[in-house]
Amino acid sequence: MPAVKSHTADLAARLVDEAGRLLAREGAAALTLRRLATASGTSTMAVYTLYGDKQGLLRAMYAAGFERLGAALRAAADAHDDPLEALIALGHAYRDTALVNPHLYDLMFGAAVPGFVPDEHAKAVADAAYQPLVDAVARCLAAGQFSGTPAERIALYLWSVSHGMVSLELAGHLPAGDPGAAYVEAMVYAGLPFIARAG
Amino acid sequence: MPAVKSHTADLAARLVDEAGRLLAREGAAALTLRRLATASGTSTMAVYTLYGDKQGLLRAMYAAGFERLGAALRAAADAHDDPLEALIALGHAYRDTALVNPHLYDLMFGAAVPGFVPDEHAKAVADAAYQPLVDAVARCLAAGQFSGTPAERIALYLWSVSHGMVSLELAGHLPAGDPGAAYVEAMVYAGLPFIARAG
DNA sequence: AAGCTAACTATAACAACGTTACAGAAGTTC
DNA sequence: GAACTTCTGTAACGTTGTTATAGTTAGCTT
Repeated sequence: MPAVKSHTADLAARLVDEAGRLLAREGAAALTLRRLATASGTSTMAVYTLYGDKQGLLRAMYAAGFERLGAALRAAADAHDDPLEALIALGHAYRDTALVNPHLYDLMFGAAVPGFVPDEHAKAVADAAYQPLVDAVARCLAAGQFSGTPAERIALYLWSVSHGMVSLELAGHLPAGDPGAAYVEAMVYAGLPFIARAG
Repeated sequence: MPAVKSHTADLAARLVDEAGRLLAREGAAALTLRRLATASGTSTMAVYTLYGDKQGLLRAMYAAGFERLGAALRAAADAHDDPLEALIALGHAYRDTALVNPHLYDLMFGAAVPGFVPDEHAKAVADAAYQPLVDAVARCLAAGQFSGTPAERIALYLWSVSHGMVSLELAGHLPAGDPGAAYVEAMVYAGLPFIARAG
């Protein structure tokens, strides 16, 4: 069999892309190296030469997921001039991104794959994705909306509420027939002003 | 080898117990049927006769985890007369329970094991565990602490904040050196009064 | 009370997984 | 043009969940 040089950076990107599609459509149990290899038109060795092992591929998927999340958040925030509206839009964008690929969301936050642990670089990417939220809160503070609490703390609170709400929705713990979007919005609205007052 | 009847209800309980210990100590990757069987002094078939398959065992662990969580919440709430203090105690108890066995928490909320999906019975147990929180909020409402928002909605909000915060802490997204307990408490304090005002 | 039937348990085999060793082909260098 | 290095696909290994098989025990029937 020929051995034409095919394990390039292009294939590396296509592997992560195809793995994400596989994960989205059939879940973590279907994400096997053999299936990924045949779907990508290569052999299982490609994962080993390009990512070391399956964990390396998962780390790349983890980082890609957070980069996509960060981009979505940034786009949502930039679409609104009013800082409070931007904050609400961030909540919606966060939920939408999670719901588009729940299994990827599980990989990013839960332990979707047994032995998986993100390395420091991956975690740094994750925390960078969360930055647009801090910026939006800072804009609110600059506009005099709230005061007395540092932006990082308010942003962390908002992240907790959004993540908690989305997680419960994905796990099926939200009351039936009650759209999660309304919850997220209500909670963001509800918690924000007081946080500022609480200090 | 003798086939003395040993797959009794007692063994069923011991299997879940041992599986929980294995999950807590070494994570989901170490929870294999062979290891569980030898650790429990039986064969892998015990799981199949008693629980159908591995999924059945996981469902039992899921239900047991939520029952334990519900008991811990109830105990925490009952330990305080003041309804607001009971609410704070609930937040701490929730976090403590999650941190004692993070992998079990992942199984309960994330997708710690690839193909796992809880059945309706298991989900009912989960929602029952959440009832002490609703009760505590209702006591606060009865005491005139808040008004204008149904207890279920406030409780759901508190659950979201607590779960979100604990999840972020477990995933390593909380600022270093900042104990999660303080966060949970601050957030519960911060969000509660306003929720009532927001309606 | 003895024998038959049905249920239950352990061993062994099977397909599939992640991973590693092996071997052969393409590209590089003198 | 030949030797060498690098890289890719195939095959094998150990382990997983699961299933088939075979042997043993308990309980009912007569």
